[in-house]
Amino acid sequence: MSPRPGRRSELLELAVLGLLHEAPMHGYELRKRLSGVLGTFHAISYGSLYPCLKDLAARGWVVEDASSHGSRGRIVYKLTAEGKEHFQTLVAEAGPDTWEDERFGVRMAFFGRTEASVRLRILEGRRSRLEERLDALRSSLARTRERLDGYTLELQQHGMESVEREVRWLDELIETERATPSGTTDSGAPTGQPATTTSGAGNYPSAHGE
Amino acid sequence: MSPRPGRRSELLELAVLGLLHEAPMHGYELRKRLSGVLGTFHAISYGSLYPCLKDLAARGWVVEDASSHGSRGRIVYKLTAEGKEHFQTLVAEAGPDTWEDERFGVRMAFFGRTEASVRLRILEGRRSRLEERLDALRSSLARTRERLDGYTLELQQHGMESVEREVRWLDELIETERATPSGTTDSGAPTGQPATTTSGAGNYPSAHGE
DNA sequence: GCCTACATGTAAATAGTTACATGATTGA
DNA sequence: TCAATCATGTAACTATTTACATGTAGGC
Repeated sequence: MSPRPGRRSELLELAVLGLLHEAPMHGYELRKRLSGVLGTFHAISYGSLYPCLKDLAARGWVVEDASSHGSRGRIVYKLTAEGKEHFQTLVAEAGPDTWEDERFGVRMAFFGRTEASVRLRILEGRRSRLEERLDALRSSLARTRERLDGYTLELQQHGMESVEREVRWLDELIETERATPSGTTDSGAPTGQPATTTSGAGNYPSAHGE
Repeated sequence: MSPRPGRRSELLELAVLGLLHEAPMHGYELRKRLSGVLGTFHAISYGSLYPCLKDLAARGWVVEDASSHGSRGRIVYKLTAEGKEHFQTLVAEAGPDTWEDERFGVRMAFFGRTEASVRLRILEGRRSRLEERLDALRSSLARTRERLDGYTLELQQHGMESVEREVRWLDELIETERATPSGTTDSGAPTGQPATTTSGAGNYPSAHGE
């Protein structure tokens, strides 16, 4: 089980498989959609995407869909049965960073194709990750409050409020999720809103990098 | 002016210079403080930090402060006059990514040592960057709303609300900044809060990566 | 006919982390 | 004395972007 030369970041892999779960697509289109699913306007480069697609194909998780590549030289990829399985494995597996902003965002973006029990686990994991963050933030603020100038204080406060808001948002989602034993969705995406309340406070990969 | 082998990311450089502006410090301590200043709990590794310090020293922006490295083998760095100047250049310079989350956060964290006019420019730059983001988000939502399942919708909505909140927060900060011709702060950190309103909606590098 | 957007790909450069090596100091 | 934490450093590896190279299709 050598580390394979082609192995790319598990996040990109997950995002690509997730998008192809909806519909077959070629690389160029995939890249555009990827920005929406990955953090805020983080556009992935072709230099990452194409090698990743080749790799996924080599492992049998996607195949070139010969029938649909009409006129242009484009290559339409579609998910295989093994690919679907692998996608389920990936969303469900919980490493130490699974609850970080971008990771969480991608997973939630594919909730429509995720089992109810896994969804709940992800929401709860995210929530407790944020609680940890709040604790750290609070104690750091308590320690340094004196020395801080107005701007820094404003910044810290703003950050904390955002996290608090996201926690409240998650609480609502979790509650709705628990109340609805709608269960083991797989292929059929639940078109109804999970939370009927429009309140929706909090924030998601709102702010992120570069 | 060859690209110099030691050149590290301008963001880390800025953060380090900014922290040393407050007080001389050694690498180990610097690393701990860096997490607060860089996005949410993004701890930088020593493998990045120490080479960066060496590089800054080689350029004369920091020096090893021989007098203060008491007992241990630790090396205390302090900012030189040229270092201070370079810091001012860095905070003031506006590249195409200057307004992205992490970049903005670091700059705002050092507002206490930034000229009033530069502060205003940064806040306004950030604000218009967020407006662009909102436009993109809104049109993307308008285009795809039909096809979206409840979860994705909730996620998008949540993200948008967060950005909107940050815009309102910035509006307040900008207004206060304009109202107060307090001006060209340099060394003395303004201990008073810039915005007396506790409202503080919006969010900052709230969510971030890994 | 030509320009723009579509579409795929690769090599080299760049950025950053991990794993390791080393040693000093403090407190139980 | 032993473990934990403090403290610095580097080589190898991983990930990812940039810059380039190449060609197609559709609109003006």
